Amino acid sequence: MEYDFRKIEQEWQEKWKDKKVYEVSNDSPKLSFYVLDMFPYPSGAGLHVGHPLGYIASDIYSRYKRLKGFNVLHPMGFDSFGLPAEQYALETGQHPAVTTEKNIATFKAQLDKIGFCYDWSREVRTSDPLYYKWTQKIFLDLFNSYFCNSCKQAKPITALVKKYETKGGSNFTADEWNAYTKAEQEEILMSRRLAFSKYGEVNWCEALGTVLANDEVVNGVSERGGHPVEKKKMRQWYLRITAYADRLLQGLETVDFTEPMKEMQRNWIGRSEGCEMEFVLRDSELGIKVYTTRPDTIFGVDFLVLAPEHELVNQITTASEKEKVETYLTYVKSRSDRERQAEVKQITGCFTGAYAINPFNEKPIPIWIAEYVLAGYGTGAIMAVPCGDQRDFNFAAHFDIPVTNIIGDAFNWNEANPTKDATLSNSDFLNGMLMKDAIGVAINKIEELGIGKRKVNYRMRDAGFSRQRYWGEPFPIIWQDGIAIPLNENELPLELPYAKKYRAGPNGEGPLANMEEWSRIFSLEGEGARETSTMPGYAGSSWYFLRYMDPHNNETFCDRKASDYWNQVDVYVGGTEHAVGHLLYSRMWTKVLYDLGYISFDEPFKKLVNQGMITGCSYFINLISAYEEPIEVNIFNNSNKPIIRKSSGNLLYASADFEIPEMTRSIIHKEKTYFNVSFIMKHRLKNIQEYIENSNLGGYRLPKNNLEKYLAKVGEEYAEFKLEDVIFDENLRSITGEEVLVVEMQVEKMSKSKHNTINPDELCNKYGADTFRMSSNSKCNTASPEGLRCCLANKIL
RNA sequence: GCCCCGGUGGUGAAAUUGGUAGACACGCAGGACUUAAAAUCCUGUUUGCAGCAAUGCAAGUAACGGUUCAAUUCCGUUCCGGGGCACCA
Repeated sequence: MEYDFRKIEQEWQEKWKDKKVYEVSNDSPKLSFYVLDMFPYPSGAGLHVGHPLGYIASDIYSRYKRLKGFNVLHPMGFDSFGLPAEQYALETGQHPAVTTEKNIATFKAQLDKIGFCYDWSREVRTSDPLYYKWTQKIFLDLFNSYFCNSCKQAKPITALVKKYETKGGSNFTADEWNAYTKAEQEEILMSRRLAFSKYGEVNWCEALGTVLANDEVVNGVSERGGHPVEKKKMRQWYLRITAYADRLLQGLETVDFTEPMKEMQRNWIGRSEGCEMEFVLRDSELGIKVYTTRPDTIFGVDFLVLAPEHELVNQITTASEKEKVETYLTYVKSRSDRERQAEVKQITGCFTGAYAINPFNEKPIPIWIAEYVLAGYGTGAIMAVPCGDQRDFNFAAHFDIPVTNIIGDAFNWNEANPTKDATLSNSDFLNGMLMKDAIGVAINKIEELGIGKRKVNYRMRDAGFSRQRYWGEPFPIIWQDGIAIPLNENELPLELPYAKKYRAGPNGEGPLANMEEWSRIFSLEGEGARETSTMPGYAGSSWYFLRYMDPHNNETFCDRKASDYWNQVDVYVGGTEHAVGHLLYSRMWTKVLYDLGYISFDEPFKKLVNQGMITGCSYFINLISAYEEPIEVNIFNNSNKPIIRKSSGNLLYASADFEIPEMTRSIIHKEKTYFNVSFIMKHRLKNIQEYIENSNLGGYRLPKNNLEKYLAKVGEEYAEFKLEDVIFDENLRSITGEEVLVVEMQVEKMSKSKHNTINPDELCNKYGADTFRMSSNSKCNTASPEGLRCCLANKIL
């Protein structure tokens, strides 16, 4: 008897739908249980096999808990705002709303085919005005709140205003406050709001006239077109996540995440204790603030280093060094933060000509600028102690800066020794002390002399919250005379206006700036303009787990009764790639909503399960010059996988494992054993969709159409792959003598942008959902469905 | 560069207070059944060497070193792969 999975599965899936078996109620005597998957971004490529990997596990768990008698909330939705839809719109002219709608329909059909037990009546979409109305509302709550430093929680900004009006603030009296202009008051308030605006840097590409995501910048130039990219200062919105740094750390103790996951979050927050102190310049009144965790090394300071962007660089640079500094600043402007920190072997820097005075021994200290010091961390300036810090040591060695030894024999003059256990020498009042004991002594002295103070520092920065894009939530903000005025709640949702074009606005502004009829506002108070940037992808995803609890509520984002009943997400399933982004943001939002009294818990996810990284195979075409050494072809006897390896250790393609497309292989070895491999290849190659794009990896990402064309040309005599007149024979040697073309496979994160997605539909169609679900249990393993299908067929029939 | 994770047969993988490495399954090979095929069942399947054979010996968990009676497991160094590094989601 045939195992007709199509009929069986269709029959049951329809039954489930008709009887609404998966709809759950908020009003149940049963205990609640909340199982959540990270919702997908509905990309044009459709669901790929990576998605169901986690979804299947959580689906099984939901069914299990349901059978155990729990009322189980197991919803699904779509993170439907985002950059890819906008880029697609730029290329094809199709409106993101249209393509998003279409993609979601595809996703839902695919998910249903696999037979998940979602309660679709609770579906959320972040791009739905009825959803983002509440994203905007929560933004307004953030805007209208400040972090109270004494009670360590969010409070309404009105309370702060009241305090300023009656008692004044730290730098001003109540009378002074009341005498300030509206603009001056707003500026002070802006420095306290949880959602606030200030100037920040973006990747600006002059040639494209647009701001680019880090993703779109490769090696300092734009991914498309290879145009130069530089930093540009623009007014941006931020979330004051740093205010919550300590609570985000403490909260980790109360949740069930894996230890590495917690560790990543701790490292990201990067709490350190130390002190901030000021070095006064030798020939001026100016002072430079540095942050250090090692004030015990104060007598070993041989130079100061400022970030090139430091505000004092221009003022302190001496006339004689001006030109060199300018040149260096130009160089740094083209470098990303990552590059600046990554390339340790290449030491760069520039002397400013200025000297600071060590407050303890009056010694003049040269002031340098260097790209390894970042403006965003600490004070953007460091005191360099070559004998205790390797990077400082390398810098001193490279520029011939004399080194002071303060740790005696513990320093060997060949490399720095970062110990805290050495005994200090050459250190005046700290002489003879262990370094770790001296830290506190030094800080006390610094505070006593009034040149600095104890300080806790965080590596984490406030989170950038505006994007110069179209396809995102508009800010419910109107700018009037430089003051940000929030909309009233009853004016929400502020709908995203329908755009016909998606080009960037003037001066790096978002596309909305092109729509004057929308952005210009006339009111009783005068003329104003809407904020034209939009919110980032993580805005909608920071609170979506709450909306599932009460998805149709028009009065509030989630009724308190509903959130009390469902409470925290009991099990949250998703990949580790969200360890520090989405997870930290949603944890912060939850804490704010808790502080403001909307919900009763301050951690969103009780338990987090990582389903493992999703990877796929990317195929590249590589051109290998004939002048390089020949390639060895090893075909293992028992293996389906021929390994092609360049015999040379040449850097460019050294020891890469190449996988040959099926047809080539079947010519090299016409054996039955390759049948199964052919299947794998077929599925993978089918989903490589786009045209050759020149990547900077020395290869070409391989498009489906072209590849099939190449494969079609494979003849009996030799395999001919044509690209730019290169011909490739069966031994993978060039027959024109010029270059050799090889298809290379690399394992990468599975993502649409890498053209390496696998579509689960094909697997479902071929083998049926139950087979697919079983095979996905462990990992995406396209070799095994055939066997599993047989196994199921036997069990069911 | 920094933070986190991983590396075990042809394949997916098991194996935790450190105790027989490769369970279970796929694939493959051989056999049974069949006119034949599919399905099913049985046997074998880490590698090398020796043996007609049962079997025996040796090596083996990325590499090297260490701790230990004993290491896939703990420690150190290195190599390789993956994820993240703040505007991809």
